[in-house]
Amino acid sequence: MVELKDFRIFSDLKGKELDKLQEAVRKINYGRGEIIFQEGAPAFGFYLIFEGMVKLVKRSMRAKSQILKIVGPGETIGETTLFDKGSHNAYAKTLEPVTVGFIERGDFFYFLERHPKTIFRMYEKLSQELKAFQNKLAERSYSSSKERLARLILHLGKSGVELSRAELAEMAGVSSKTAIRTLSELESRGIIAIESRRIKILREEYLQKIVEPFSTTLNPSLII
Amino acid sequence: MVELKDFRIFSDLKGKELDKLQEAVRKINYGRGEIIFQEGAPAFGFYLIFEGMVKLVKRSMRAKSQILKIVGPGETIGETTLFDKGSHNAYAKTLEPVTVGFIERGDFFYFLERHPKTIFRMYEKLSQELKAFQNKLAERSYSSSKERLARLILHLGKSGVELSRAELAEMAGVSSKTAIRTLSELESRGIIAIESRRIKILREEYLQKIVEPFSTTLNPSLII
DNA sequence: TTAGGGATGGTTGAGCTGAAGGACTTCCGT
DNA sequence: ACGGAAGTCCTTCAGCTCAACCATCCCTAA
Repeated sequence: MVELKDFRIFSDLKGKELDKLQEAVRKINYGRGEIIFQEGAPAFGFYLIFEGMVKLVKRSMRAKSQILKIVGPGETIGETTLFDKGSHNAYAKTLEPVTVGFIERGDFFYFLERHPKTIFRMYEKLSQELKAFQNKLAERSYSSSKERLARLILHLGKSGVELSRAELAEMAGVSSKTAIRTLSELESRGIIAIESRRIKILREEYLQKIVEPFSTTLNPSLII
Repeated sequence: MVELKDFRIFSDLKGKELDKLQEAVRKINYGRGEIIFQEGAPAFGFYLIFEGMVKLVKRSMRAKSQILKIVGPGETIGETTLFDKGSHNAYAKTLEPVTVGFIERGDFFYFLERHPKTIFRMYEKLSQELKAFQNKLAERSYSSSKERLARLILHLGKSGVELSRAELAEMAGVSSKTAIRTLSELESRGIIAIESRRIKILREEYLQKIVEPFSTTLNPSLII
């Protein structure tokens, strides 16, 4: 179980400041598969994840959903609602038993007024997140389902999260059938090994090769 | 030409504070079609747009590009590089003659230390932007090219920006042929009127109808 | 304890189709 | 009158949908 000091956004707070912050944190436990907040629900603060993995998902009218991201200990959810007093843009569902810390908006403002440097770290985090989504959006235009899945496997490979085929599909933005087919193909070619939900990367070079042609590394000759 | 006080992120600064900030701003003029910063180029600060429209674009190795957004007076570009000292994630190109104000990172930090409340407004802005991109990403998974184009037309209709077919395509994430075909179809059905690059919406209801089925309004019956 | 029966998740094949791409022509501004 | 943008037509194919089937896991009742 991580502590407040392990959150990157609080990395430059000292012991006493962390203690002050601690007072504003209310810990809540969830079982596996529980909803932390619903899409469209009014937001009153944000959440620190102390333990367990959580998925952030946007639902569509049709059956399809898009998993925006999967976050774990040391990360936050709902932090985009801090200032606009609006509602949650996606729903958050636990992938396993989870412990979060909830901080009410007002309490956090009170803290921020005294320790404004914290918001700088949060701005930095948000910037990175924004860039990540800009990249994902562009990736959707450029690359095929196979490439997106390969990139996803490379990305998840390190984190060790275990997801269902449907969840992988909802992350990569493909149908579950396509995800299944692609995974089977990669397995039969000896590039990955699958044991139920655990995907092991056997030949990273091959995955890289699938991904490479569209990597963000810019080909100088293409710069106008 | 807008002034500093017209920028939403500076909306709660007073006259004297704005004057102080003004000192850090260096104005630069660009002609139509010029690059303000290149994708991958190191970033030294950020830009305020005082006049003219600018497109932010990510390029892929293939011919395809993705227009991330189109911004105009009162908005900023490059503000995601403020804290991470990295490089630009996309390139910025003017759509018409443009006047920007460049603020060097160091100068802005100096200002922020004295006026920390500004960063709150900027965080708010960034949050909204992040949500917008999350929504766009989800939209890519859900909706057909026709729906995305319809939504884009509705969105641009109000702003009055004039774009080429290729640019419309690069915003919606479709091929230029598809964009052309869809526009022609909408025009022949009397839903929009096109005179060269100016798109006029004749029957908004019809566009809404194309878009509706996937609107972000949540169908309560779908909430688990 | 074991056998049935859901429910959930995974797999596979076949066919369809939306949208991309290529090749050309036409239009229009400079 | 030239070059780039816009438009048209036709072909092709990636990936979705439909449909059927299998594998697990968990619950309940005999």
